[in-house]
Amino acid sequence: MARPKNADGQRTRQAILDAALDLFAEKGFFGTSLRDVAAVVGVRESALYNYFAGKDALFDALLAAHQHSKLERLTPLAEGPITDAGALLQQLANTTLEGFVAPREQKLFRILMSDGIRLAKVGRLNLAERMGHGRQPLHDIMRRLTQEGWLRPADATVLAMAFLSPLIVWRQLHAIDADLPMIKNPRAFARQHVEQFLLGAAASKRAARKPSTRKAAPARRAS
Amino acid sequence: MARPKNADGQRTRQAILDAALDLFAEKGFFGTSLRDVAAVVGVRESALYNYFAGKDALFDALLAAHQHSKLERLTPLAEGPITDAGALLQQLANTTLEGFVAPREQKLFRILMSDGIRLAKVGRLNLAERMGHGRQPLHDIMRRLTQEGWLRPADATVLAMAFLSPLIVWRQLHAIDADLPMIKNPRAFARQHVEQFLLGAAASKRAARKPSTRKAAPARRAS
DNA sequence: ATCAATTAAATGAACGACCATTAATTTCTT
DNA sequence: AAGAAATTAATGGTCGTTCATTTAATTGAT
Repeated sequence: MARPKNADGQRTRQAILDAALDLFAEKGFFGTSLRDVAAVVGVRESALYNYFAGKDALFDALLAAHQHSKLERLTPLAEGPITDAGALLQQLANTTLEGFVAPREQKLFRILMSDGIRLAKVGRLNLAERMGHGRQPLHDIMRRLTQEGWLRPADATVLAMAFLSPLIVWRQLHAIDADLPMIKNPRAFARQHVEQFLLGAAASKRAARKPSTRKAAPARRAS
Repeated sequence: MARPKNADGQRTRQAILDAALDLFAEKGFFGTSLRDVAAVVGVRESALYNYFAGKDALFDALLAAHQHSKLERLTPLAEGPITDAGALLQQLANTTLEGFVAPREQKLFRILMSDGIRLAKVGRLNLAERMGHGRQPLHDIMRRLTQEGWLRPADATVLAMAFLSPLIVWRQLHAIDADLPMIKNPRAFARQHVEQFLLGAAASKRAARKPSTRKAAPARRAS
C-alpha cells in the first residue's frame, strides 16, 4: 500500500546493497535472510528480485561494487624516482593501515573472512586471485627497492611478507577487538613497525649469536 | 532395527566430535546440519541429543576438546638459560609453522576463522581471551630476550607482532591455497623469516636513508 | 546359571519456524 | 494506457528440537 514515490529504482538498488553490506558483515551471509535485508530497506523480500536474480547474485553484486583493492591504488607511490626509501615505506604503511579502518573496507573484509571460503565458487569471488592481485604490486616495490640498493638483497616474497603481515594481523585484531592498546593509534604502530622492518631485531651486527654486552645494547630509541 | 553392539557410548561421542570437526571445517557451522553430522556417524540426528544438549553445546564441546594452545606449549622453550637467541627463535618458528599444518589444528583454525566471530557468545568461546592467551608467552620471551641483550631495546608488542605475524599469515595462505610456492616447505620460509626478523631489511646501517652503493650492498646470502 | 528389572542407546515421527524463490496481482508514475 | 515497482500469497524445502517408543546390553536376585 502507498508506494512512497521512488521514481528511480536505482536508489533502492543502492539501498539494498548498503543494507546487505551491513547485515552480511554483522550476521554473516548465511545468518542473514533476505527478509532482514528487505526490512532494512523498507520493502518486502520479493521486491529484491526486481534488482537481483537471487541471494548469490546479490552477494556477487556486492563484490562488484567494492572490487577496488586499496593495495593496488598504492602502486603509483613507487612510480616516480625514489629519494627516500624509509619515507616511502612509512607512507605505504600509513596509507594501508588507514585504508584498513575505513568502515566499508572493514565490513567487506569481515564478510570475506567469514564467508569467503564457502562462497569461493559464487560468481566473481576467487579468493586466491583476489589475494594475488593484492600481492603483486608490493612484490614489485620490494624488488625495485632491492635492485636500487635501498634494501639488502633478499627474496622479494620474504620482504613483502615481513612488511605486510603485521599490517594484516593488525587489521584482524582491529576487526575482533578494537579496544586493544596497539589498535588505538595506527600511526604509532605503523612507525614502530617500519622501524622494526628496516632495522631488524638483533642487538648487535652478529645477529644475536652472542651478546656483546650483558645487559646494555645501545639504547638509542627505546620507544 | 538391530542396534549394532556398541557397548560403550563414549565411542560414538568421539565419533560425533570427529564428524562435527570435519563438517564444520568444510561447510561451516551454519552450513552443517545435525542431520549431516549424524549421517557421518551412522546414526539418526535425534541420537545426538543423548550426548549434547544441542548444536551450540556440540560446538562448545568441540572447543573444549581442542583447547590446548600450541603457542602455550612453546613457553618451556624459553625456560632454561639462553645460549643462542637465534637458534631459539628458529626453533620457535619451526615448531609454530609445523604445528600450523597439523590437520586438526588446521580444521579448528578454519572453523574459528569463519564462524568464530558469530559464535563469540556461545559457551566458552571468547576470541579476544583466546588470542590473548596465545600472545602472552611470546611477549614474555621477547621481553626476556630484550632484557638479556639479545635483541635491541624495543617494545615487546612490536617485536612479537613482527615475529609472529608472518607465521600467522603463512598459515592463512596455507588454509586458502596450499599450492603457493612459499607454502610448500615451511622450513625454508621459517629460516628466511627469522633471518629477516633479526637482520631487518635496510641495506646499510643508516636504515635506508641514502644508499651507500648504488647497486651492490654486501650480498652475503641472496637466498 | 536363569530370568526379570533396569538402564543405555538409538529410532521414527512429528512440531513449529524459517528460508529462498516464484507467481499473480495491485499500485504508482509518466 | 503502459510499464515499472512493490505487494500479497503460496510452494517446496530444510532446519533444530522434542517425544514416545523400541532395542540391546547390563545387572541383581534367586
